[in-house]
Amino acid sequence: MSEIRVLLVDDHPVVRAGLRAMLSDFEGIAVAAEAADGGAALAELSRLHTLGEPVDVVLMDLQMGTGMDGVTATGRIKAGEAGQPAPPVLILTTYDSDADILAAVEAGASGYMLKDAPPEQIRQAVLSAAAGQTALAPEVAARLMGRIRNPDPVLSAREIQLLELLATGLGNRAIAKQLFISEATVKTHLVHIYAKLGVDNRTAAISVAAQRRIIRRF
Amino acid sequence: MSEIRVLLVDDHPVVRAGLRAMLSDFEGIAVAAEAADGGAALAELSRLHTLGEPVDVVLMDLQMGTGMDGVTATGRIKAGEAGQPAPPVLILTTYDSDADILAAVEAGASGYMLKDAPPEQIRQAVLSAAAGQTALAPEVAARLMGRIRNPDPVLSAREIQLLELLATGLGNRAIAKQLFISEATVKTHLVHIYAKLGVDNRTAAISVAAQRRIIRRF
DNA sequence: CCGCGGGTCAACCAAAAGGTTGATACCGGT
DNA sequence: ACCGGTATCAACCTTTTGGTTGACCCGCGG
Repeated sequence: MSEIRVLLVDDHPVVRAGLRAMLSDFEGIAVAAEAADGGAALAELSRLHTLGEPVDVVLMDLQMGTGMDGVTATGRIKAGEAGQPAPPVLILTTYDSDADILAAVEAGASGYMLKDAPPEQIRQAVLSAAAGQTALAPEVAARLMGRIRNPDPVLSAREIQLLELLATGLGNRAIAKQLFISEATVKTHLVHIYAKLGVDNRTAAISVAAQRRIIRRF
Repeated sequence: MSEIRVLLVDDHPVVRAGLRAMLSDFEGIAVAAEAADGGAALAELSRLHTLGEPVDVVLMDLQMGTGMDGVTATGRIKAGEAGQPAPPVLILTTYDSDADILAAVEAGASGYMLKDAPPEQIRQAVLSAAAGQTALAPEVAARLMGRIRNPDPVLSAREIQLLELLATGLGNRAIAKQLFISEATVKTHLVHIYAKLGVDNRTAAISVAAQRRIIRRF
């Protein structure tokens, strides 16, 4: 059986070098190419596809300094933009926020690993992905389990909308005007938001919401 | 002349592998040891010191998942905890917020590089550090330059420190306790911060500070 | 030596935010 | 038809924040 051909997608040269070194130490895995962002990854995949040397697994980071981010790239790869059949995409990133995980899975990722994982875990994940199976880091799996058992407070769309205005630094009055509701209503929503996030003031709400990626921050 | 002996400190196996592979490709640089957090780094330095094989440069990440963070570790290394003379510490991290840079410099770091830097830049930085010179990434240098010649939003170190606590959602009283100052002083600082950032409340201050990278964003 | 800026603190007042209770209305599911 | 969740609003009160003034100490540079 031939080697598993991997495409590395990460904006950090250091990380690419690390993965290259790590993967080439493993039997049966070879790094076919590298890309520094989502756009380059799509181009690389197309190029290798037309050359008749398709990759078997894409190892993709999520946050890319500049250029197309990992979720978008994953979606476009799975949509077949870089040739059919679309290779499995294995996410390898630093953070394990709910929003990131869910976004990646929705985009069609077949696995989600963390960069602080031991090499052996990464190797297993690549093999699983190549075999068409899903691979989740234990931390990620645990988090998803926790979500099911203990569904954390789900903010309504309206509440998230409020939270976003909150994060821009607007006061209650300004938020009320923006949303065409009364200040009283804004305060009611805020009380609910604080309760769901387990905080008791607006700045802490922003902090928690940003960390859980309920609101996003460039 | 003998090789420059480097200690790698990073909690990600992938990054350590990358740096090891990258540095060992360079003439005159050798990886003496690795550590996954600040505490392990101190222990490693002491061990090598007593073995009579001191390291010449410490390559240190700032944010460590668990264990001692990079700033603390740098401070303790420079304090001579791991043997005299303390080796130069070169920070190699992902973010370039003012807060991180200032904290690292104050702790005694002799350089600040970003992980997305090209290999050659990292090599130069290691050589500079080993030679006792400082080494700043161009982005970081530019930022510091801007701070000097631009009188625009020049926040003092103390103000930035406050801003960071602010962003975690603490109230004035809690901030005061954290910093061992009175609530009155906190309020005074906040007034100055608002004036400098051109805002009039704490949430807007956080928003602006995050956008201008005065504080780190999550 | 004197001024200037940073850091510290106090007292005071006004405005905003936080917390509670209670009410109306709509929608979807049992 | 009833119940639970969401969204809306009001009145009331307490706590926190914001804004101002004035003060003291310290270190640095002209």
